[in-house]
Amino acid sequence: MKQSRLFEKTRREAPAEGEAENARLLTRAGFIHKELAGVYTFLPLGLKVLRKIEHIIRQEMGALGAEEMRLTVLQDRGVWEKTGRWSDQAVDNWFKTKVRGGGEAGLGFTHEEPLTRLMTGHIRSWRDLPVFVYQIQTKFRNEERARSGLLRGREFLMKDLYSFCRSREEHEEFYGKVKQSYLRIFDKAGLSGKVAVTLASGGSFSKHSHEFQVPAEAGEDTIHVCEKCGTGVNDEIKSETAVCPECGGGSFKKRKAIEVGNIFSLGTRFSEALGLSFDDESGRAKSAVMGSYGIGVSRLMGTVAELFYDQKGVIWPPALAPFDVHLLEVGGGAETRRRAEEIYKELLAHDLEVLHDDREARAGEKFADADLIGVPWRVIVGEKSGQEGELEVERRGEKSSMMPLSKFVRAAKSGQSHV
RNA sequence: CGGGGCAUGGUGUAACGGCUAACAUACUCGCUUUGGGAGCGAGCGACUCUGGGUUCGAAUCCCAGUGCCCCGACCA
Repeated sequence: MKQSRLFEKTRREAPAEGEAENARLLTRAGFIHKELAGVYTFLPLGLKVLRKIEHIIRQEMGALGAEEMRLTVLQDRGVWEKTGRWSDQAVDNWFKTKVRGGGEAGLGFTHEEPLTRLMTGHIRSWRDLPVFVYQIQTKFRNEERARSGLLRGREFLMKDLYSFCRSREEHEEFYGKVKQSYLRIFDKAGLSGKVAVTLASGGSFSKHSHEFQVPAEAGEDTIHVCEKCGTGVNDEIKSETAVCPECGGGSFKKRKAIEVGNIFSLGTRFSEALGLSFDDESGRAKSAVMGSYGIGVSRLMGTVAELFYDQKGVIWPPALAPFDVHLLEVGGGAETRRRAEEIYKELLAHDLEVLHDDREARAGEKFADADLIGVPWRVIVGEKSGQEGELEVERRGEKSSMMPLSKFVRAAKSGQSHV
């Protein structure tokens, strides 16, 4: 990609004070644009980051044996009434809209109801189970108060996975697998060692759920992190949990945290309410045992921005960066242009995603923009960048060094995540 | 849903109730410059959120609305 053709531009001025750090950084660097409170447009650079996250998620969902589908955003009132979740008393963050010809539709904030009803037409026998399906879709929640940039929006991108099992045991086994899978996803997304698996309240249909919490000041949740093993306990259930559920340790550190994912055991609450039953081996009707598992994709992007930055801008983990390499052509001159073009083509040929700053701008501006955009690897081409065959390479935020192209390609590819 | 704050060119800000609403940045043109947001010059760009009111006179004071931000409550 040639930077001269990138439609978005970085901004010299940050958005006004008071905005969340992730929103300020990502707006300045041209990744997102706020359309309304809690509603963001993802510009080309931002969309690339979302796609990287989605790619990591799809790989892991595939490994779990889950199939991707896409449910509707518009929700039929009737199915939600059957589970008692249509009324604004039960769920206060519905977006609802009138339908011509009479009636109302809701904009989906989750999809247990329509999916469970859909499954009643597909699941008849124990042979049809288990079923694991997921989607990556825009969700709508009419929050009382949108805030914190991408961390809590009224419209946001979410991955939601649902499981339908024959028994409690089968469900528990899958639930455990998802827990491991989620940790791998967050590791790959650059949050290795930063996620606390946290015990939280489970709602009316199971005692507990698990949340994936990233300790950060910008977080809205309060968790207690076991000092021995790092497991978390959500503040909402801390009173009933004196010792760590994982290791039995008794001392905790209180932290604010961002919830990047959660997994729920739903039991038969929805399958019973909506008549999702199957015949078991002995011909007896049983309700499917369900689970739901979410990851806030856009929130994850905001979380990463909130965690990894310096005064100059974001520093993306390699797997999420919009490009693998930022190629900076500095100093002008026909020879520099020729070399930059040559290197650009070589890097592309090695299957790297390259943003080539070919603009007619001064070096200082290019470096400043590159810092802001935060691509992890940078190759600088100019009069001082050495001989043919060698590249001047620098990691975001570090000093540059010279290395042969082949060596650089290996280093840059090690962390990439191709979409 | 309670409490507080803010609303002025694209962006960030300034302006005592009183001249043609100022500055920076961005953008356009010219000259100079060219490895860490260069310099000079000339331009373009604002019904000062909306609607009322007070006043000879309102960006400025008052009322209402809307929007945005923050704190708290809420949050599958």
